[in-house]
Amino acid sequence: MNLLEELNDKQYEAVVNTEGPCLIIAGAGSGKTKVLTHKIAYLISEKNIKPWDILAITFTNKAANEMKSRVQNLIGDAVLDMWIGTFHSICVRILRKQIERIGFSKDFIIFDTSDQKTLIKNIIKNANLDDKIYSDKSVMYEISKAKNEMQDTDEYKKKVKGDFRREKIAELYSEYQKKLKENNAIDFDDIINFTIKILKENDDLLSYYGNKFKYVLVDEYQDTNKAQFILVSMLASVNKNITVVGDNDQGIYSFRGADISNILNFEKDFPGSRIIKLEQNYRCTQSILDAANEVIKNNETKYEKKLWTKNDKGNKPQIFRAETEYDEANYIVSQINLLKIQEYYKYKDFAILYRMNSQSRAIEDIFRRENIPYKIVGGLKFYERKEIKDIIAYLRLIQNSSDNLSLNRIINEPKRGIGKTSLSNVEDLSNKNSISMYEIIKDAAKYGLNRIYTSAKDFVDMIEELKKVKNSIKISELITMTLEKSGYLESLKKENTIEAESRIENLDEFLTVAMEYEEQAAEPSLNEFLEGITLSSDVDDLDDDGNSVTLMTLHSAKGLEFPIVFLVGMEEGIFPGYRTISSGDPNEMEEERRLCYVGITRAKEYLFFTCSKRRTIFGSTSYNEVSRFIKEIPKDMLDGYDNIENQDFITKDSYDIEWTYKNNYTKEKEKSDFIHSDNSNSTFKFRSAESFLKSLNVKKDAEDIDLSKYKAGVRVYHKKFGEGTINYVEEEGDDFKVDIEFEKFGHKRLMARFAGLEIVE
DNA sequence: AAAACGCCGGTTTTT
DNA sequence: CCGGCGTTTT
Repeated sequence: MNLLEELNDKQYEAVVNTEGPCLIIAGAGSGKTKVLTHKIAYLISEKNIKPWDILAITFTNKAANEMKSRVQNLIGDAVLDMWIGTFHSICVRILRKQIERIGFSKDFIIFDTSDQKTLIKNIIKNANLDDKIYSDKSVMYEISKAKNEMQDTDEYKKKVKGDFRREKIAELYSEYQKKLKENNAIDFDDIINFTIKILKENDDLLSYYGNKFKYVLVDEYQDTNKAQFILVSMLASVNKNITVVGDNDQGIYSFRGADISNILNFEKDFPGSRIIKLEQNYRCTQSILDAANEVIKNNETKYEKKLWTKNDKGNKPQIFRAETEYDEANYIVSQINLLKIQEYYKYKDFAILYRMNSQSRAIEDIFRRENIPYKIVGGLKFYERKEIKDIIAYLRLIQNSSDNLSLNRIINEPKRGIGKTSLSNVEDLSNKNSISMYEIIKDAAKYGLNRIYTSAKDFVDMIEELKKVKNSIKISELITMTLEKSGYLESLKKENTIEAESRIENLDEFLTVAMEYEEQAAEPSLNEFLEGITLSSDVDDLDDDGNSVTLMTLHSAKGLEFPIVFLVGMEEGIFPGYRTISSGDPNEMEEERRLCYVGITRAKEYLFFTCSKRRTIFGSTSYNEVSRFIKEIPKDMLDGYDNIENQDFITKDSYDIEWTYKNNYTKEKEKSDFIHSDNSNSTFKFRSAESFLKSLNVKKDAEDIDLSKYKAGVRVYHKKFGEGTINYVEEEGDDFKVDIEFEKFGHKRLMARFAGLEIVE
């Protein structure tokens, strides 16, 4: 059947060997998703395995969704009965059924990283410890590490005996778990660990799930941590049909607990396993692949592999060394424009990859000035915005009144005259009486809280009113009602600043998210909605529609591909980073090198390396050598190598540019923000919201729109600004600047290609 | 209780 | 340089 015909020999082998443990080492661009999806399809359609007996685990929602839709293309709706999801979503699914076995109630909530941080901070403060020695960051790291290594509070306590500092941290850890439980909450690590705990302590469940999952498949296996490894082993323990796919050369997440030895030890952990290497690359040109191989061969890897391709040789990767980071950005712009004109590439074909988010600044400045549309992945995220967190806190409190964290967040937001002192009283009373802070406030009179009595009563009345209606009205209605009754919206409106306006816009967007959810969900519920938000996040939906250059970190780029890639900041101290160099740890350096390998192999057709002689970062300027990773590629395999050693190389007015942007930054930014407002900024602002529902309306491909229809006097509709009338149209390059008088937002000038204007009949 | 000031720290990121 | 957070000021 054609399911197998499309596969090369190795891929075929990986697909049809369904029985027993199987490790697939899949090089970059070698078709690993294809193998996974075809294997699932093969199991169902050829081996007659029931979809609900198959478990497929990924790391991101994006990967899970992609896998789902690709399997669906192969075998249709049977995929809906499968267990496909992230580690976390699959465990939550199990926990929602079984968590009572470890004494939590089924409507537990999930604390995200920032909730976690807030809670830990409180605990450190209450314990009267020096927060220099016990910083929230280090304590959080220590606790998470313990959880990653599957040590519960008792085991951790035993382990650190004799180490004064960590003994204290053990106390904090216990207190932290206690508080979580009081809030009926679990954190991300608990999601995995509690699932394991339940399986360990309940033979009936271990045997139920173990027997249920006849086939287990795990994607990105090099990114698993110890807990995830144990979970997978348990779920596959009965049938032993486990397929894992990964690439040890792409392990770039050890800093968050990923343990590359999981993939290296697979044969030991799962005796009798079969190992298949996918080495044919379908993505990159030969020249790009050569460069990647040259870099990665400097690592000592256990699974030697050498990627090859039948693709054309292509152009040599280019290297360019600029004077400053602004010059570097100018070079990028010139190359983008050149390729656009000469080879008809579109903006969306380009990606700029950097080591640190802060590197995007200079590039953004120049892109704005040069009118290059762009979108940024990462950085500020939608759900991390204050106003979004606030409305979520309201909803959480309505859903679960024992959520003290949320109460703390919004009780005085907007200002209700319930300040620090009163709140800490409430907190003490809550601890003393072992009831939630909300209950205390509800009975303010009984506890002698006369000072805040009136405002507390108003607050409680409002929440109670919302609780009453929450199941009978739509979530979007609940949100609107909450924003009104709480006075939140009103206080924002009163502020009357641009910032407040943008907050209101974001809240509107949040409302849209809720409405989309209602339409999409089988049985919409507030709890499911909130859970979806916590478990969803960013990078998930880098849609290839729209038309802008993508800017992101190398980490975010994993799993993606672009026709043209710029790897910027190829400098000692930037990439590899200063910390890695000064640590002297060869393992860390190898991870940086893997990151470089990941970056190079994102490029399909053109690859540019850029670096700068001089760079201002965190306010001070440093002079950097060219990255060692560049030097690992033989000179004759790169174009422009001469430039990087020519110290006299001077580009046009680099000082001028630097000066201009340092001094006029704000002005420039404001000016260009509105020209790009519909393009760069809004995409970036709302990306996460889109990712959560991933069903948002597809934008028109801006490059194919008919610009001639915009004329003076024509009525148009803009997504954000509403309806307006065109005053005049001005030609600018290959685009038109349209001057519009909007009814609600006044006078704006927008670039026609990017504005997404619709003609109003 | 809320605004203003001043210091520190600062890869990478999913869920 | 820039944001977060704790402290001081009004």
